[in-house]
Formats: sequence, C-alpha cells, structure tokens
Amino acid sequence: MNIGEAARHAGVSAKMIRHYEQIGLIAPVPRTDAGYRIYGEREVHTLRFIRRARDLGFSVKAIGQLLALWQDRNRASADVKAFALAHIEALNAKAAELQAMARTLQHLADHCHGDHRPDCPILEDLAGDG
Amino acid sequence: MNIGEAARHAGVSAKMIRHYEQIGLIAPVPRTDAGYRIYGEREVHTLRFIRRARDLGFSVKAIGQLLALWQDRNRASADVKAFALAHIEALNAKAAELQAMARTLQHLADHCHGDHRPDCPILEDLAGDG
DNA sequence: CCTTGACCTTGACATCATGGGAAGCCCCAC
DNA sequence: GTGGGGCTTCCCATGATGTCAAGGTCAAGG
Repeated sequence: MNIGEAARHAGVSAKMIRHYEQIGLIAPVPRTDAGYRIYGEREVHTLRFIRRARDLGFSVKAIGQLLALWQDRNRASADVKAFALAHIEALNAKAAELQAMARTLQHLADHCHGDHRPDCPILEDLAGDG
Repeated sequence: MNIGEAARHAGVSAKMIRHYEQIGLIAPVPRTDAGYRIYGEREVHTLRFIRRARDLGFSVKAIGQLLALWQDRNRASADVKAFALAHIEALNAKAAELQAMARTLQHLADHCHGDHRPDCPILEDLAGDG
C-alpha cells in the first residue's frame, strides 16, 4: 500500500506520515525500487493509534512515550494511567486558563455600552486607565 | 529610556519589543547616534496595552486591530464590544474542546486498574481495539 | 509507443509567539 | 583605559501542520 492509501486508511495526511518518520516517531518503512514507501496493516494500525492520541491532545513527544508503552508487553497499567492523569491535569489547567481569560473579557464587555459612542471600558482596561 | 528599561516597565521582553517593531505592530522609535532605540512614556503605555491584550489571549494580529481601535477616537464602542465577544467565543470554544478531551481520557482512565497488570483500556482504545 | 493524470519523492518556506546565542559596538564607573 | 553590562543585527529553534515547486513513476487509453 502506498503512502496515500495508508494516509486515507489512518486518517492522517501523507505529509504528516513522512514527518513522523523523519522525526523518528515511527520507523522507516520498506520502499519499492522507485523509492515509494510501502505500508502494511501493522503500520496503518500504528498510524491510527497516533491519530487517536493526537485527537486527545497528546503532543508528538508524548505520543512517542505512549507508543513505547503500547509496544511494551510488560508495562504496568499503573504507568499508563499515571501518564493519562498527568495529561488530563494539563488539559484541565489549559482549559481553566482560557476560561479565566474569557471571564475577564466578558466582565469588561458587560460594562461596555456597545453603541455608537466611543467610550469603552474594554480598551480602557487594556490601556491601564482603569 | 533604553529598550531594556522600557521592557521592564511594560512587562514585555526587549526581544519581543524589537519583534513587534519588525512586524509593524508598533512604529519604529527614534534612535540615539549609536543606534540605540529611545522610548518615552507613550511607547511604554502602548507596550503595556499589548501585554495586557496578550494576557487575554489575543493574537498579535488581533492586537493590531485593537490598537487601531484604541487610537481611533471615532470608533463606536459597539465595534470594540463585537470584537471582544468574538474573542470570548473563540476562547470558550477552545476551552470546551480541551475539556472534551479531558473528559474522554478521564473516562478511559476510570476503567484502568492502574496496578501492576499490563491490561489497560486507555491503550486499547487508542489502538482501536475497543 | 506516447500522452495524460494521478501519485510519489525531496526540499524549502510559512505559520505563531517566543527564546537563545553569537559577534560586535557602546556607555559608564572605577 | 579597562571591565562589565547593555545595545545592535542576524540566524536558529520550537510544534504541528500546510503549501508550493520540480521532478520521477505508474497505469490506462489512444
């Protein structure tokens, strides 16, 4: 199977597959005489794993560790769980940060007339005039 | 005032001040004979505005628009408000996305024993085995 | 046999905001 | 006049992805 087909099956762009190979996240695959990469079910499976991990917000570096855990038959589920919980923490922290920004801005917007007049507490706050 | 002092007063790194100048977010300032940038209160005020806007999650491009609104005495507060509300929407959407990831992962983690055994629904889900 | 179109290859560049570092000039205090 | 710290510019790196370009390849149809 060529890279394009593998990409379609895994839900990852061909570009990213090459990229993942280049940064060492996945191992290089065999090539045809013409230099075309050849993929099998096993590789597509790995790519799908990567795709799902990405959808859960894991960084490529973290995905590398997840792949290592996945391929290690002797890992303890506790290790995986700890890894996941740490990521959940990070996700929630980031979400909270964004919500705090939204709350602050909402508060400012609530006090803005929003009409044709120029006075605006939003800009006044940004300018430090408040 | 030199760039370092301006940076300290505004809470922005000197590196970023030069960058903001280079990308046109702020106007070039006068220089000494030796080529040192010279800043006054007015410039520091603008830099502080930029810093606050960044803290609220605005992109540099958006900050450019905010600066334009700030310096336009004829703007309607409605324009500023609409801009802010759109940003609030984006922030909330992003936060919701992160929380959805966290929720999914938490659900998987809840079903992981987290002991010495290798079986782990988290990896199984990522692998598509579920 | 040749063309056409779809696909593959590599490589370079862009995004966005920020930091790091190097080479070299400048200023002030001692 | 020297030492240390600040300034200048320029280049490189991050992280994940996309775009574009130039050129090779393959399969199908005339």
